[in-house]
Amino acid sequence: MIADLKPYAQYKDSGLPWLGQVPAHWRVVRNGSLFGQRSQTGYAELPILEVSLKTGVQVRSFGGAKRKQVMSDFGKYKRAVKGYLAYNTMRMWQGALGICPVDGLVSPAYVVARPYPDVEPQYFAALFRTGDYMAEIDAASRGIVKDRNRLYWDQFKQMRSPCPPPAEQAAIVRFLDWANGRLERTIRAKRKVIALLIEQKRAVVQRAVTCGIDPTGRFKPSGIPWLGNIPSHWTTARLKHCISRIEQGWSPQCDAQPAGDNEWGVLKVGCVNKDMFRGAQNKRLPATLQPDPSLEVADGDILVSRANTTELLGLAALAESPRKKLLLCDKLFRFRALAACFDSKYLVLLLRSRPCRAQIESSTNGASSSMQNIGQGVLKNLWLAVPPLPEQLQIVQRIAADTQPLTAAIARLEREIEFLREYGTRLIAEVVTGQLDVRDAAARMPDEVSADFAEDPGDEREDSELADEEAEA
DNA sequence: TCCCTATTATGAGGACCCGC
DNA sequence: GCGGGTCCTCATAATAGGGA
Repeated sequence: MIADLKPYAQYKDSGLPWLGQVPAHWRVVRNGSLFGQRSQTGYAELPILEVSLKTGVQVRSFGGAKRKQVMSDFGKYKRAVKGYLAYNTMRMWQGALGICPVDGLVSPAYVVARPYPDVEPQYFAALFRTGDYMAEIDAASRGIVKDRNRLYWDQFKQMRSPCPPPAEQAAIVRFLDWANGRLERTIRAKRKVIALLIEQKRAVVQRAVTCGIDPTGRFKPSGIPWLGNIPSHWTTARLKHCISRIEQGWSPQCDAQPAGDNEWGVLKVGCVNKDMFRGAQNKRLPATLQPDPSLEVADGDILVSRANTTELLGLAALAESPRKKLLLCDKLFRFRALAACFDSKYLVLLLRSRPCRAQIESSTNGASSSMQNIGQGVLKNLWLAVPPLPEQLQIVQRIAADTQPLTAAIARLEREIEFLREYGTRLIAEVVTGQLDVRDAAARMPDEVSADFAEDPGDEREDSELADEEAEA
């Protein structure tokens, strides 16, 4: 249905440089003729609403540990009636606006506007959040620095907007609800498939590093409870017997910007992440400080983050061809695999596998809820299953071969999601500015179309079906 | 009362520092 | 050298208060 959309038959100049041409039967009007400002106070019993960049207007939740800053005197809060437009004057240039889902109260710093008769507020909310309109809002906002830019009502009411006939506004809202719902369902289905593929990759690695490449071979008890059975020709060893000395780096006060070519930089913990090694995560070492060349990160170094949030704590990565002149920071452990025991790539895969991660995560320290630590002892005393070296190389190759299609599929799906998001943004902009005529499409839509049908349990079933189709593809 | 600027609260992430 | 705690930055979403 979306592919069938066509431009309108006739256009005229809108008189607005950012808008260009609009359908010949649309008007271009000032916002002051669409909305009237409302500043009603003294309704302390109503729920508090918040205006978010991401979610628009919603009832503020006071649950959980999240901070909720609230003025002590609700009497100053403004009443916002269901269906009214509310925007955050300080963030309007970023799209902080929405239509009130229920009667409530908003901060005195917000603007509340009542739509006049024959104005469909959802149409204008979509229009105000398009990139071109937000640029106009930015230009009309005032403040000492960009981050303090505010859009006052006097400026807002002078701004001009395209205005389709009322029935057409409703048709556009109806169409966008339907189109956004389809896009979101498709994206959810793709995200489910990505999660399955990631799980499948983990399973491939875990199977390989615990069972080897011959699952029909003979097994023996490893003697280590969490390790279970291992192939009968494998041995076990603590990590400290298989690696060089563990080193920690240096944390000088660095410049804010990354190091340039031929400058010394300090490699930060962010270099080790879920995507393995990101050598670009560095800060410039001030010229007044003397680098210790022995701390330079070299090809083949195994890096482990010793302090981070739980998800990234203890993650290992292999420094492969890092740029020159990068010093190790003090939140990274560094060691090298002893050539007689482990292939470096195999050891990193092993340390990132679920059983090892579970052992590391169960040994974390740290009082801070967001920052956890592990000591060298945790790593040194980690028990590992050790296959013969030739088999390690075979396992690395097998894992690479088995996970390559999964990695490629994940990358493809992520690209598709990005494309769908861009497509959705472009579609909204083209529809609300009259570049595409959706009247016929809206008239042919099923009756049950609703903006919040994402919550419909029936959708879950459709999501699963879509996800199954994706997975099969 | 409105306009405008300054300041605050909170979580996440992580850089930096210090005691043992 | 090592381990772990503190504090900083950033993003977001406001509130506070002075002056016209």
